[in-house]
Amino acid sequence: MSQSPAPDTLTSSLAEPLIAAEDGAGMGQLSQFLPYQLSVASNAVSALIAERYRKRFALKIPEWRVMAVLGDLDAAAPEDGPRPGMTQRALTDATLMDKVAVNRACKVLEERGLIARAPNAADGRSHIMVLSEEGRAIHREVLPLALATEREMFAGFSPSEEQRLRAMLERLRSRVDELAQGGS
Amino acid sequence: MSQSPAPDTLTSSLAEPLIAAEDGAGMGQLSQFLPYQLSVASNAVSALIAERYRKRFALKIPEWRVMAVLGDLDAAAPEDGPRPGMTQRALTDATLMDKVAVNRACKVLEERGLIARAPNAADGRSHIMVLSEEGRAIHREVLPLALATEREMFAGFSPSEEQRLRAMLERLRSRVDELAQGGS
DNA sequence: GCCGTGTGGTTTCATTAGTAACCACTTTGC
DNA sequence: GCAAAGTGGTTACTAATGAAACCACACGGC
Repeated sequence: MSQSPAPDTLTSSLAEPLIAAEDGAGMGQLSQFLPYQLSVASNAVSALIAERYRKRFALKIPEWRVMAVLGDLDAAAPEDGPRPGMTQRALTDATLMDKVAVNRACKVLEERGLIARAPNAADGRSHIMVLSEEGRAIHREVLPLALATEREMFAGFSPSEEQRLRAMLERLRSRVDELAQGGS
Repeated sequence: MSQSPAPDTLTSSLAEPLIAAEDGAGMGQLSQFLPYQLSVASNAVSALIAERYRKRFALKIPEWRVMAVLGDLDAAAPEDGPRPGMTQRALTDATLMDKVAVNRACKVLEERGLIARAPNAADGRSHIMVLSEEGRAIHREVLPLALATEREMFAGFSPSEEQRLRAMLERLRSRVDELAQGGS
């Protein structure tokens, strides 16, 4: 469990309080605390993904999430019809992100020309965000990267394990949401 | 609500580019993207825990992690001997946090009198962080809260499920670490 | 119509987290 | 012993996140 890390020369009768605690592996309770494990795993995953998006497309995660939702919507629409889009409000719902985060993401995406804002005839307060042609192109490129990364990460998981993991995360999330508002 | 998203030269009679995308539930690919699910679940869990620690003890998560490690160490030591402790360096290893984060956490903990810094005879650059009596008392209170919260969150999970989840998270993390440095 | 209230969006501000520079001390090679 | 290089810790700076204030328009009642 622990060894004395000090190649110390001191060996007085009285105790020196020092301890090893080598990393991650076998120590203490913290590493067995599930919220901790979850956080560590999630951070690692996010960091890797962020890295890749950034290197290839200069996209941050919030930006990519917006692209993902819009691109998904776009792909679902008939190729010859008008391009579909959605308001920032709808995007916040779809991504579970803060409305400020969505706004910022849209802003930079617009500046980069990946999305355009069309006026919303139905509500003058909002606009409709639509992927530009370039945005669609990037989405077509970035989506496979995302999926490939996902596959890489879960290379060691059987499909059923992966499915179980998804289900557990979903259950966990809804349970925690419950607790967060006072439910037991 | 009818409006073409296309830039200026739109017009005509066209379908409306609108949008449903109600929240979380059934939409698109994003919600099936595992890194996303992981991030959402982890954020929810962390938020709930942070809430509770903050309300009860005015501790933030990094601070609590330090307390947890030190407290764990302390509890493992014989009750009558000298109190054990560890350097900030060891704490960064044990918590997987940044050394700056550890330093900040230690600083506020010291200011609050929950830990003390003892000189390190073996290395003049560092000190040894040890829980104060009050720190030990808080740890004795906060640890049960942490464990209770964990149990609440996983109320719907069978022990074997919980175990499987832990194992998967651990596997995932090490796999991602691998990928992060270039391994395939 | 004209108000009061509500909501989408934006800006501003305070917190937080992470990076890079820095100092003090230690360790290693000569 | 002394210079060079490395490491623990700290500080300063910069980017990211979230909350609150705010504006413009929408909707309901009158």
